[in-house]
Amino acid sequence: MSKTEKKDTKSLIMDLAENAIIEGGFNAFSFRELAAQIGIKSASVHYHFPTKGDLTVSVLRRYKDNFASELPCVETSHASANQLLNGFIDGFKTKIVDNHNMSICTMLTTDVRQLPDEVREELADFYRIKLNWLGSVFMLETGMDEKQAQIKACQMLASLHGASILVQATGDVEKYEDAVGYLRQ
Amino acid sequence: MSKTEKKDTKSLIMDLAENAIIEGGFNAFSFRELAAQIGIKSASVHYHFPTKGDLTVSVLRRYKDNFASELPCVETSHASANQLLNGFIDGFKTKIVDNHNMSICTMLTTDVRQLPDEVREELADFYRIKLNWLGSVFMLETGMDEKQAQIKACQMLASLHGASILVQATGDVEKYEDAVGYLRQ
DNA sequence: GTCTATACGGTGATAGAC
DNA sequence: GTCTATCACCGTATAGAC
Repeated sequence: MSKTEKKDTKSLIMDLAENAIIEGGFNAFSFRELAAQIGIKSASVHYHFPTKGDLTVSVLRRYKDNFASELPCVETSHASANQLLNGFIDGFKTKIVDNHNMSICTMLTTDVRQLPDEVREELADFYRIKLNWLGSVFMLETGMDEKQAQIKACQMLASLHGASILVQATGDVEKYEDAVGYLRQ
Repeated sequence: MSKTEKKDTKSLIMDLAENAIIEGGFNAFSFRELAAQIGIKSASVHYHFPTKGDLTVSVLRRYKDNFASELPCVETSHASANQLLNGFIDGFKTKIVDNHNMSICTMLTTDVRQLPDEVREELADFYRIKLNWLGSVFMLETGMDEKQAQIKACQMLASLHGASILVQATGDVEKYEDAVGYLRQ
């Protein structure tokens, strides 16, 4: 939340769209629904975002930039590699799994065939950022080379996303820790 | 494929629906589309499956039963635990990832909030079957107890599903092996 | 910026004829 | 089993007034 409670319509639309995407993916929101939640008409939403693709790109980019800016800087932070990794695992649980949600990336990935190209590129870039950050953490203290670090990053990111799938499908939150516990140190 | 090439309409509908769900999830197919692919009208599809939920349940149940029947019996098969596990990892790659698809379970899991109750239960049961099978394999040769085996099963299943997400989002098939290679022995 | 009005097509589902 | 016809929506998107 920003200091001032008041939000302009554009941000409000993005907030609601973000929520809807997280809960149901690309097909789970409509301009009409978003408009109704704010108390305006769908035509007004189109004024701010001409197409659904435009809106989705904006939402995803904002989310990604915000995500990236909240990641501790690997070089300057005084945290150990293990602290950084555990923090990443915990963050995924607190922000996503505990809210009975899946990551916005997972949600959009299963809709990949229906996404406009720009959204697909934005999405791929988001994964790249996560993998690069994790990779740089893995290289931090160990003598790991870049290739090895990227493999570890893939392994970890896959585990987290897959764990959230198990939780969502079974309704059993404990499966998250079952699935990713081996990553903690 | 069955011996005889001819299929009744009902099976044909299920085949096409299965394909559509795998490619786009619960919202990616309509009775009209399915009907058009067969050369009948949507009302005729409703004759075989009254609602979309009915059709999806049928498809998922058939898929699950077929999947279960193709799993090697842990007790009677002469394969080692490692052979069984590697076979599971390879099967996921060949049948799903190499076809640029995601598992039908992953696709439906991200649609969970929009699914009729019966579909959701069928889906949860599918995961249970996979986890139980993997668990029983883990108990096969090691001295692992049931709780430990279930944890390993969760870990492995999460890795496979998560790996397929990475592949789908980045378009890079090699990420599958990067993410799950650690499971092989 | 937001509105009204509207175009145009897709959607799940049903009634009743053949 | 399959059809025609139809219902009551919901979807994205646009033109033009205020």
